[in-house]
Amino acid sequence: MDALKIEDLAEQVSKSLRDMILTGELVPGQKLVQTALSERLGVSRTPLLAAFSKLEKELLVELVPRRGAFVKQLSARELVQLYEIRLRLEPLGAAEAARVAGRKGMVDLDAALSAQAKALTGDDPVAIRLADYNFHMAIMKLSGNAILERILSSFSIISKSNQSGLMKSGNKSLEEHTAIRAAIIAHDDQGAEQLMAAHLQESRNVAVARLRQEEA
Amino acid sequence: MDALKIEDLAEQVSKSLRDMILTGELVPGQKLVQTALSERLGVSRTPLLAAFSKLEKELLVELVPRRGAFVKQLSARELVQLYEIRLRLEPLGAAEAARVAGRKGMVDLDAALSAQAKALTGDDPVAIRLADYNFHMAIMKLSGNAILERILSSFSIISKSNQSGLMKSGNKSLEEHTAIRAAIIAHDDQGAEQLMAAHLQESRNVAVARLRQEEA
DNA sequence: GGTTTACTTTTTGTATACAATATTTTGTGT
DNA sequence: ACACAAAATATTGTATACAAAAAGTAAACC
Repeated sequence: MDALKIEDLAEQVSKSLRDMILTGELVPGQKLVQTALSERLGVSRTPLLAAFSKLEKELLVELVPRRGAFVKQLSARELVQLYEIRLRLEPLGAAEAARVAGRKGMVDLDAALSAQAKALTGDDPVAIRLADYNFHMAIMKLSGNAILERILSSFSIISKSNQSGLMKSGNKSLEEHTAIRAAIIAHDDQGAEQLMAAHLQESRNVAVARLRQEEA
Repeated sequence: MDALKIEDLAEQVSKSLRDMILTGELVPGQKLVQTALSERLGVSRTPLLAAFSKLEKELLVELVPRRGAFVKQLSARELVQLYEIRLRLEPLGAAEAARVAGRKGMVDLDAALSAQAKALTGDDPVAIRLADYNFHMAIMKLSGNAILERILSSFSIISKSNQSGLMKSGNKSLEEHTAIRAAIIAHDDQGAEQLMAAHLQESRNVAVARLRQEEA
């Protein structure tokens, strides 16, 4: 069985840190002191260092030589750039998902969607963000493009961009997600692509507006 | 001065390994034995491990727990997926480059172009591939979208995809590059975007054909 | 002869130790 | 009291050491 693959500590640590960053337990700009973290996670500094290297590539951590590791703070400009990229890649994923969608994958997608609906009944912003992230990633997974999935997940692009308060109202998001799901089920690749693009475009515009404001 | 930043060993090692892989010195599938490599590069295994972690994120290395590190072999399917992604991201970069192109950036672009012309007079495939890579990356850099530049370079997407013999004839490539450059200079963002898309589309088609053939 | 099993060697994964560099604190002079 | 310098402390980067797992090898068995 391939699914039950053993994870090395570096990967586990990497996951823990990613969670801590995405849930806001570790805040942007914060220094990641090796000794403190290794003690907290119960591992030595060696796997921690490997994890830092991974997370640096994911734009979650910034590695400054001889100064240490810091939780990366995305600038308004970078946020816009991130959205430009999402705007190109996620519609591609949605279209591919619509082409190949079968019974199997839909289960995960539907699960993600109902989880989002449930999260919206509560008021935990972290849970809401996570639900949104899971829905988007479920589509990318469905697309069958492993590299696409990896770029988007690996860079934590989705979570990170939402973290900055750019996420639209939960109910509107849910509506749009529902529409995207419908297009995918109907194998309407162009529809899925366009709906996804529209879904992201608004957030991008907010990001751009914020950048303008900051520049002024 | 920020430009003269000190690089830690992990980053240097990472660079060396990347070069070795992209030049073909280390071939896909080959196992990367830690002791041998650390001795060869004159460093201990610690920075080597960090470098492996980085390169894994770049799709250049595959890390199998308890088995070691291997030079990643891209499947025909992954190659197509890579092209789908390039096809979305590089036209974006070309369009943005055309919008912001100024005198400063053009120098680098022109340098990359003449370097390519020069490389084509020789018959070193590695040099030709590198020149192609440099031209594409010069545009991404010109675009000002640092994240885009980072995704494309970091994943070594361009080199890797060309490595598989999908690169079109050198002269045709040079012609198309020249046209793209012209569009960028003219601030013709739509033109640049379309030319870049067309430039990549052909290679993608070859990749798709190869996948079909392999499947049959 | 080929296959399994036990043993040896290699290689990985992790922890720890140590030197070099930053940071903080303390002290001194103005 | 403030600014600056010097020592003390903390933290990083790297090497090395050691245990656990995998790979390789040789011997015994069918």
